[in-house]
Amino acid sequence: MPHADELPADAPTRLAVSTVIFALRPDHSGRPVLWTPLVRRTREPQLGLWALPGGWLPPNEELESAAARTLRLTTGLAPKYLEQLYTFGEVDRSPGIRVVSVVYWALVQSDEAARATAGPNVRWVPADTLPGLAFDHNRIVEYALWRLRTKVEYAEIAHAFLGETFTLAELREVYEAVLQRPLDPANFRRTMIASRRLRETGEHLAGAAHRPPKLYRYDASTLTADAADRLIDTPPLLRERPAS
Amino acid sequence: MPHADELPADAPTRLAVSTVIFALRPDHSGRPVLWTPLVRRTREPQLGLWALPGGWLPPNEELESAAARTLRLTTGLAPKYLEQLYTFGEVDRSPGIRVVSVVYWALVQSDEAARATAGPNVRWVPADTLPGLAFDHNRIVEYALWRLRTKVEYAEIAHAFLGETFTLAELREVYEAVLQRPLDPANFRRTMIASRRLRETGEHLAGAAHRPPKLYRYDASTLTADAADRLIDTPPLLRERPAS
DNA sequence: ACAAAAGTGTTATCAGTACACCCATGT
DNA sequence: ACATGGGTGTACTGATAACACTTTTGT
Repeated sequence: MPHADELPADAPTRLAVSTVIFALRPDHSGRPVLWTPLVRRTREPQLGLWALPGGWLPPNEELESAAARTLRLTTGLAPKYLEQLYTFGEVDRSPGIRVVSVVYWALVQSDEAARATAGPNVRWVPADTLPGLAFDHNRIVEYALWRLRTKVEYAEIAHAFLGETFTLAELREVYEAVLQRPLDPANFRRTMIASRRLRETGEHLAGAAHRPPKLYRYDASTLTADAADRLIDTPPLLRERPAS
Repeated sequence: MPHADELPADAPTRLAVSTVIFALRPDHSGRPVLWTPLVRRTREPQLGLWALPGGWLPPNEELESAAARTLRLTTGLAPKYLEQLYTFGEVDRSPGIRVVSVVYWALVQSDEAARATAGPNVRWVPADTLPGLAFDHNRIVEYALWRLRTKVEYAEIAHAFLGETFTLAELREVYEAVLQRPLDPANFRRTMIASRRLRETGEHLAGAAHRPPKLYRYDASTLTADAADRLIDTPPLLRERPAS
């Protein structure tokens, strides 16, 4: 890492933080699909276009904290899952000035998404059929979608869309919505149970018709160290570790 | 993405690019293990400590290009594989000033690593037993190692350590060095052939004792769409597909 | 009673693994 | 000829996919 005394006097490159947010909401047919909130740009350039929530990085704020703060301010949402996605820095991605954006991706619970403010400057759109966004944001969302779909299978991602407790059918619907294909309920059940990531609550979901399903809770503590290494893709970065 | 007219007048956060470089070199017993080149800091802070090659991001240079350039200038190496790793931005990771580092990781061929300059300010060390590095660079290398080891199995990473043509034994040695465990030669051969990523050159490696092995070349064009899917990432669990 | 979803059992298939064995060449 | 690494055959194992089947509830 270099240091300040090696710098030219001015540094016209700007550092921003943005976030791609995903939530599950029912589409017109009632089945859950991925939606993402966008905010309308209120300044030049690209005034009026829809864009990802974000902002400049304050000098004294952590990257992840800046991501969480800006998405809360603009959309009112509090993410249940937040992870760095990629850093986009092409010289010409913003007209007139060099902007490097550290982009995060976030998952929010469905019910929170339903409550969320959707004023004139916030708009939810299906993640698979986006309108034309500002800057290179279409490309960014597409990359985030790809990451979500390749990662949902081995991390504790799916349950970030759900509440504290959930049924196996609800969990399966999350997987089906993310992966965009049906899954065998019988096999899905066994795979999930075998993963040891779920704990029974003892409760059953009441109120609906038919046989009441068991309610489960997510529980990472039952993982063996070996299984955790392979199942959870949490980079060692984000785990507590002795100083090296 | 915000824009310049929303900025405070000065922006004391600095943007740097660094690279973790891996190459295979024989250890004292002759078996290949991972090595990484370090450069000595010639300025404060942390003057004299070993650090990752890197530098400030020039306003008109692409991120990846800056990574390739700085590692070439400091170590003389030209990477065969270069990919963004992560962006490190903790407020206190550099004393005195906020530095956000976009870190890349690179693989170079073994023979190039052997040729490489190793002057008084460049030093190669085994990647698994690093000395104390400047800033948070130990943590960065550990993360890069983790990424390499989890990714080598499904991407065209291994052949980046080798020349244009190579034997299956050489390719297997790369995997063994990266994964740090022996692999069954028979099964390794079949797995690689089945992947359709290798093409026979028709040549054989001469000169060595014993039966001359076939020489192969890496060939991504022979991948089926299905195999490409799996190369990218896909762990099992939900590979169910409607029978096609 | 019955429809529908929850939940269980069973089998075929396939990828990964272990390891016995044959092949081709330089010495 | 023979030692050695190159290369092939084959059987075992465990995870997954497909789907028939039983259970439990609300209506």
